[in-house]
Amino acid sequence: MAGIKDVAARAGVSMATASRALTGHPSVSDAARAAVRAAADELGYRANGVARSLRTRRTRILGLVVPDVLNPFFTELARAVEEEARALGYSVIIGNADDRPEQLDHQLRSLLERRTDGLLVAPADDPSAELLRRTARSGTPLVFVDRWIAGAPGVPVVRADGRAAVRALVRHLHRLGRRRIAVITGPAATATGRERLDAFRGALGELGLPPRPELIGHGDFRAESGRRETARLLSLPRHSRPDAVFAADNLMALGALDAIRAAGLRVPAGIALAAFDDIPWFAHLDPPLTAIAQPTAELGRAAVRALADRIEGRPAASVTLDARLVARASCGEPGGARGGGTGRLGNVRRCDDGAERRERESGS
Amino acid sequence: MAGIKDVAARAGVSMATASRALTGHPSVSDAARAAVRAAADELGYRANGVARSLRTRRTRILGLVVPDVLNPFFTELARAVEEEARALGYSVIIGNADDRPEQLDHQLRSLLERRTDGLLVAPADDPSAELLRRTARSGTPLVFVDRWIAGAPGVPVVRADGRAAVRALVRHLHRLGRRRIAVITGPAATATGRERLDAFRGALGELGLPPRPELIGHGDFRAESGRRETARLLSLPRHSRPDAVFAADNLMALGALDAIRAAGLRVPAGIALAAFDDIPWFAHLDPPLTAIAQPTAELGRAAVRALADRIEGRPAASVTLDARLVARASCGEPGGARGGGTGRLGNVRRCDDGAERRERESGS
DNA sequence: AACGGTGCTGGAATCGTTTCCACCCTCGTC
DNA sequence: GACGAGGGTGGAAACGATTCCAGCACCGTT
Repeated sequence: MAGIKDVAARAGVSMATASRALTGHPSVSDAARAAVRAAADELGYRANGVARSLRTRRTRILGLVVPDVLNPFFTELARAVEEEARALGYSVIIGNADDRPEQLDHQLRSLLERRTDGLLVAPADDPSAELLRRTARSGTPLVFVDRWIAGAPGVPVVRADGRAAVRALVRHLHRLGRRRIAVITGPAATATGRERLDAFRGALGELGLPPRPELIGHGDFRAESGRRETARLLSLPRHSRPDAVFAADNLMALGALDAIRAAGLRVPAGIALAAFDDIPWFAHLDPPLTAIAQPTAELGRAAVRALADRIEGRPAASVTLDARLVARASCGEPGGARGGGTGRLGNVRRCDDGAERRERESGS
Repeated sequence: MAGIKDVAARAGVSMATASRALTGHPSVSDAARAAVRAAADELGYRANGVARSLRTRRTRILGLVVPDVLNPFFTELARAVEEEARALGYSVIIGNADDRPEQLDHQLRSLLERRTDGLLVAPADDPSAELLRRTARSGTPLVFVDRWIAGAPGVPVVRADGRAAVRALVRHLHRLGRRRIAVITGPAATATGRERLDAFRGALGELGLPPRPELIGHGDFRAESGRRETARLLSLPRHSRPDAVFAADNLMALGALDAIRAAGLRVPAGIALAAFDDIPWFAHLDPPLTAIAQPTAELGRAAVRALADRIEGRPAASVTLDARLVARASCGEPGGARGGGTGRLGNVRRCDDGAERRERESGS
């Protein structure tokens, strides 16, 4: 394959001039520039990015490590990240940590070895995330997205704050007459899991509803755990059975829906169901599912921008966006008996309660 | 950051020996190997993959170019590709062509410049895909997945043959009493789009149903086109209105569902709906959607294996898998009035008609 | 005429590995 | 005791770009 040496020879100039001509360096005569361009065209020259990266110490590749690519939330996040990165001239390598700490380390090592210019990570808060902390300290440009870990000061965090929306959801359920509200949480090891449970408990308290430990199911952000915990909830003695279930993410909500159907119950008549994380399909489910929507794509874009800031030497800031409640039919009332799925692909979003969108930035 | 020179110095050996010790070359004494390992550990040495790639001329990165990452089919394909690639020691950079030829070229150029070891491409059959053809001829390891283009001989194609399944679907509709079956096709520029339409027409013929040009809608594999074409079909005069719609991909099916609901019709009572491409959510829709399932993940894995074969100098073969019909409630009957969504996450697959799965290989 | 800028150019160093090649041992064999 | 084989080693040449630095030509100014 033709190298810059060949181009230079053909154009009758030195490698130095050829390189300058091709990279747009100002001090090249118009004649030389034209000759080099022509020679490059004729030879079908394509710069070797590997050699360039070695010399410039920049790969223009970003690494993105997500805990579970199967989860639509992270799929959408990844898509937005890829899009914004491309707009900024970067490619993205996606690593799947598969919810296993050692797999996270593996991905991290692989990306570091490839000398990606920066890393976007959604880590589980595992105490053993030593490699991640070391990486943060070592000065590698790093930004946390959605989740973060303790002990990594100075690393910007881009995330959605779901607390207001969870409170809005609980009030929504309460207003519709639900009193025995169960929750299926995510792993306590994730910042998002803890936040959602805390907000849920707080909201119950505000409404004067007593906390009921038996109505808390411990899930792991996967469909099967949602199914299992919901089945358990439904098998409780009649008087302590829940009249609403709040699943702390979309996959667990789907599992819950399966369990509810398997038990022969109807939603929302027999039991209400709501989820954290909205996805387009929710509007088309039977019934359309009430959910808390994160500004997923915006999170991805903001995270990439923050990372690019870091990489290019600008100060990077943490970003917190707000999630908001999207009330559909699965808790009763909104959208009526049928419907809630009119219009285009899940864009029907009737917003309930306050929790208007705002964006705050805090210096990192 | 510590380089291999530092490691060598600390271990008291030459760079050559240090390199051999770390890459597992056989002719290194045990003593030297141990010393190098220890030194590398102490310094926290991490090999510079860029320099290694420059020297070895291998990046261990694969490029994957898909026409639309928003499409769940390609999302799932990408996931499978990433998984299999990682198992084989490769990373993957995903490029989104966004259904635009110039964007495909852009992605191609970017990946070629990065010197990925090989390329997995799902191209639209654009006559202007000159760059792609040149790439194929230039000897860059290349494998087509799902779609392919003419004029690129010797490039293995990994895909699913949907013809038998389409025939099974049409028979299925026919048996349930549907006679005016409409289709919303993909772009004629895609091999898959043409194949599905051809199979559909053929199946109508076999059953003695007359071809009706007005019942063919021309879509582009996106939700909006499905909505638009369905709306048009539903606005036909009463006597020529379809009693079934077959959407040639999942997004168009969703658009069709929206249009049907907007028209106040019910599925399957008012009209039947079926889709090419099954996705987990279809089982949870209202009603559960009948669809043709491609072995998506297996396609991704097979494509990666074929590409790895090419890269590593082994002969690579084309692979054709079969799609199969998954009958649910949206055309009537199967699953009854309610349900079709029991069990775990879309695993309910009642298979209809023949079209059993088989795998054939044809030398490339 | 000497001088200092400015614009353009080319030689060669550099990035951090891997690997070719030459060399030195040591050992067993004839 | 000469010899070949073979394991282990280190020096230095790649890989293909970018970029430092020095030099050259040409200009206008003193």
